[in-house]
Amino acid sequence: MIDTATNQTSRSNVSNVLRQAGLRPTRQRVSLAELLFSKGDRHISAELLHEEAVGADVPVSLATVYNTLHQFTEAGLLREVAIDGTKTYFDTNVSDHHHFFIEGENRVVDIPGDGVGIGEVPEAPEGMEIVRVDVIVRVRQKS
Amino acid sequence: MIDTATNQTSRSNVSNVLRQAGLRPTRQRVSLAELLFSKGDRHISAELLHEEAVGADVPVSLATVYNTLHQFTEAGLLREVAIDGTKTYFDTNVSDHHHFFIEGENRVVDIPGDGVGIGEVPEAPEGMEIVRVDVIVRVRQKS
DNA sequence: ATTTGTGCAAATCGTTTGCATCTGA
DNA sequence: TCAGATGCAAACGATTTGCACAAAT
Repeated sequence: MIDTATNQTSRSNVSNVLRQAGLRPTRQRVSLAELLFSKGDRHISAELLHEEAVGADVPVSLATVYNTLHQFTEAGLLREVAIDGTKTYFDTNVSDHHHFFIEGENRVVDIPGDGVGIGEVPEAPEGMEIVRVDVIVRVRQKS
Repeated sequence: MIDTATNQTSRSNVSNVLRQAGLRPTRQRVSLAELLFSKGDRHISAELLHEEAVGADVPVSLATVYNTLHQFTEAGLLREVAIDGTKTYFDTNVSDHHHFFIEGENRVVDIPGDGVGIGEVPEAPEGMEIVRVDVIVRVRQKS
């Protein structure tokens, strides 16, 4: 895995994506992108991604993780999920979908399939346009 | 307005509500409750309420504002609206409804009437039950 | 060579907490 | 009286920022 040659293909794919997003494919960005996008859909906090990176022999500073997450978000590679309170989650699934938030565990999960549709999207107020509709279904362990 | 006699009625109404909620009607709580509930539906942050109180000759500490907002929330007098990570908003409208979030202005507005219905509420995952469904329609100034 | 990114530590912001002091019943 | 409430300042956790150094084109 650490062998550069065997990683050639995967790394250069990532590199191209970054380049197309106008971001220099630096070591850190490439590694973080691989962590983010090689495991299916994820909802991850900066802190957690940082730990993962460090654990994977990719020592990155937390500041860089934050920078990178925001840059990826601007580039449309990630979506910020504002759920609640303290932590910010980044969603690797950029398509139109909604979320369960598991209270107590503080976990975010995609709502599968087309589980929800908003019946009628309301009119935006005077002179406003809708940017996005977020639906968060808060769930808890059944008692 | 500062005359105690003329405020008798309004203040004692608030007092009773607080008492019924199991909260001592202290000076600060009564005053904050009046600020909160005498102007129709509001979406207010702790900081803003604090400024308002101080401006209205009700010097309260910020810590007490936080305490009070949380106590009111537990008592069902307020609802916490999680929009955006950083700030927490408290909604004086406790009934079932959803919100516009005005980006750029960072303002929260109730969605009027029955503007939205969630088409189909999705099944909660295995062993989970739905606590609440939040719909946030993010809007911005039309360009 | 120039531009852009990175790491560190300090700074910031909203919120919470510990504790001594006050207050309402 | 005395449990419960308040105020202050210090503590906190997540995120951001400033700046010297390093890496990418």
